[in-house]
This record gives sequence, C-alpha cells and structure tokens, in this order.
Amino acid sequence: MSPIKILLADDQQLIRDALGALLSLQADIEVAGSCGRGDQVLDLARQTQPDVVLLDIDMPGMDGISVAQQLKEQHLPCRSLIVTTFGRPGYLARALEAGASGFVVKDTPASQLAEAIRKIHAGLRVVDPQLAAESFAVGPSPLTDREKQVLQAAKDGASIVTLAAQLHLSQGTVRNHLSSSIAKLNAENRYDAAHRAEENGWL
Amino acid sequence: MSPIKILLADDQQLIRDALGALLSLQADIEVAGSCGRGDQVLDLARQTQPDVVLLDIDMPGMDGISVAQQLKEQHLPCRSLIVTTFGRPGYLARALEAGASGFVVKDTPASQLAEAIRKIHAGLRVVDPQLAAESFAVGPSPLTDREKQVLQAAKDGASIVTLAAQLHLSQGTVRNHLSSSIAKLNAENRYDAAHRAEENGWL
DNA sequence: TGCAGACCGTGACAAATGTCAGGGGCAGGT
DNA sequence: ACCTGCCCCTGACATTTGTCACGGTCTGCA
Repeated sequence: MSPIKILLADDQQLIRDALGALLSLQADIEVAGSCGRGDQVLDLARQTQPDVVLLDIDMPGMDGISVAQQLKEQHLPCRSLIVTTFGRPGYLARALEAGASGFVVKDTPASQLAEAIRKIHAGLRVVDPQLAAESFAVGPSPLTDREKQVLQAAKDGASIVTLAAQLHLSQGTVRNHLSSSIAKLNAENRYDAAHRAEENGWL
Repeated sequence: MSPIKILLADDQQLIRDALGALLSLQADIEVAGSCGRGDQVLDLARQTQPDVVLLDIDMPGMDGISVAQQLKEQHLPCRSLIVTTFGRPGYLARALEAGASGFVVKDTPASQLAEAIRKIHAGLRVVDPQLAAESFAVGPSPLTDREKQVLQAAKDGASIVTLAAQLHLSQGTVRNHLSSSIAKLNAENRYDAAHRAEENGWL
C-alpha cells in the first residue's frame, strides 16, 4: 500500500518542521511538502498532489478555513484537516461549512493526530469531541455581517471616529451596530463584546 | 561524548510530541522528559537532571519566564531556553533578567533550534537577532507596577467599577492610572493602551 | 403586494470615561 | 532635612460612549 501523502501549512516554521518529523515516523505517512502562508497552499497542493492537507487557521495571506474552502471549490483531490491552537466553537462550525474533513486542536496527543489523518484519508470525518459539544452548547453566531465588521475593527482599541472612517460609515451607525452587538452578547461595552465574540470564534 | 539531555515544557501536547520527535533525530540530543504545566517543570527537572530546559511562555500553573527564574534561584544544574510564539521585546528582556540562557521564537528553522541547544549547553547565550534589535529600539517599559496591573485588568474589557473592585482601589485612582498609561503609550484609550503594552510584552 | 429583517442615517439623552488640578503618605537618594 | 517619584484619593469638567426613538432604503419571501 502506498503511503498517505500529506501537506503541512502552519505559519511557524519550527512547528512545521516538528510536525513533519513527528509524522514521518509513521510508516504509512509521507510528508510531501510544507509552507507558511495560506495563499501558497493551493499551488503547492496542485504540484504535490497530497491526500490530506493539515491547515493551521492563523496564517498570513489566507486563513486555513478559507484555504479549505478553496481546495474544495477547485476540486483538488485532497481532504483537509484543521489543526489549530484555539478550540473556538465558531471556528469548528465554519471549518465544516467550508468543507474541511476534520478539526483537531494542537493539544491532542501525537498518536491521535496520526489516527485522524488515517481516518480522514479513509473518507471519515474527525472532530474534537469536546469542541463539538461546546459548539452545540454555544450555538451559532447571533451577529450580522456588519456587526462582525465593527467588532473586528473595534477589537484593537480604535475610537469610534477611527472606526467610522475605516468602514466608511457615520459615527451614529457604528455606535448602533456596536450597541446591538453588546446587547446580543450580554457584554459590558464594545471591547468586552469583541472579546466574547472572539472567544467563540465569531470574528 | 554523552548526549545533551533536554526537557520540554509546552502547554500543547502535540507541540511537545512533535518537538520531541524532531530533536530526537539529532544524534547528540536526548529528550529526558516533557510536561504541559509550568509548575511541574521544577520537580521534573530534579528527577531527570536535564542539561537544557526548553520553556514555552504561555503555560498554565506558571509562565516559562518564572520557571526559568526558579530554576536559577534553586541552583538546578541546567540552563533554560525560552521557545515562544510571540516575539515581544519585553519578554526577551524579562527572560534574560530571569536568568534564561536563550530566547528563540517558534518560527525559526529546526536546524537553528538544535544549534541553539548546543550553544547553550556549551555555555553560550542565544538570542533571536531580530528580536534583540527590536528590543533595543523599543526600550524598557515606561509603566509603573500599578499601571501594569490596571492595564492587565482592563485588557479583557471590564468596566471601571469592576476594575476598581478587583484591585481594591477607588474609581478615581484607577482612572488616573489608566490616564497616565494612555499618555505614556500615546494611546487613544485604555484598550488601545492595553493592546500596545501587550504587543511589547510589558504586561 | 405587503411584510420582515438587515442596513444606513439622525438627533437627543444619560452614563462612562479621560483629563486636570489639587492634597497627603511613603520610600529612596543627596 | 530635603527632594523626587510613585502611590492613593478627591472633585470638577469636557468628551466619548451606549442607548433609544425615529425615518429611510434595499432585499428576500410569503
């Protein structure tokens, strides 16, 4: 039987190298390539024809979930597995919608990662069980697109005028969006709201 | 020559396992143990007597910098190397003050990590050059202890009354500390200030 | 066609926040 | 003994922010 060819995408080179070393120890897994930018994955996948692509979420160029979606849409003959630091419910939901075949956090034991890759290669789906439960408990995002945008922009501590300028909106509108976000998330203020939304992976 | 014995401390098990696999490939390096909590490192170091301890900063129980300090203070016969995701100038300064022998970010190539371990074992210091430059450019933290505390507490979006209660201070005092922090950091408001302070590793 | 929901904007109000000018206490250094 | 710097508190003030009520546009759906 030929080995499972995988591709590694993570923005930290040490992690790429380390995961590569780890997975190469498995007799039935072969690392076909790796890169540190989301927008390089597609080209690399076309060149190397991997069976499974391991994707981090936080990457420059393009985030891992979008990459999974692109791989799906462009009918690349591979499946994707999200491997991320942050077990945020919203990420899981979005990843599955985007067509990812699996979702594990970076805190799982190495043996389970290899197992996950095999399962995905076999056509199964793999989802971190604890995260799945959390995801159901939290439910879907209550935020509208605009609210997401303003929270996204507010997260770093910009003032209203800055936000309004950035989004080409009036100050009043920005404040209304923020106000409704705050209400929906039971937050104390917009920063609290941005914080909570981010924790759930809704940004 | 006997191999260099190392200890791995990182909160994410997959990273521990992967780094272990990676470093075990080096003929002159041997992984003596690993753990995921800062407050377990000391005991483990006493048991396993490693030459070099690789420490992540973000860990439950105790952060990696404090662990390095403890190792130093208790005269354990080992040196410590901080291996972190975040290349923040303030972290570097604090790590060196705490007695760490090296500081690298997680996106250095694997070969350099092994080299860093060898150098540290040989008694040299290893510091990410780019980060060192940044550290000089940024300079030391301008914040007083109290200012650090209030920014720390403000970071997650709590209101003033909540902050005041947490720190057992009056609201006016909290606002004064925040105000001076904002001024020192050229920030727009306290969240912006907290954000900037965190980017520099001053929290 | 009408309705609901999301979007954009305005204006007004109350509350929270940032700023400033004080005052006093307590440590460390000259 | 004096000064300086940091801490703690107070009170007053202007600005920012959060909330609300309102009117308008557009889209999708029944």
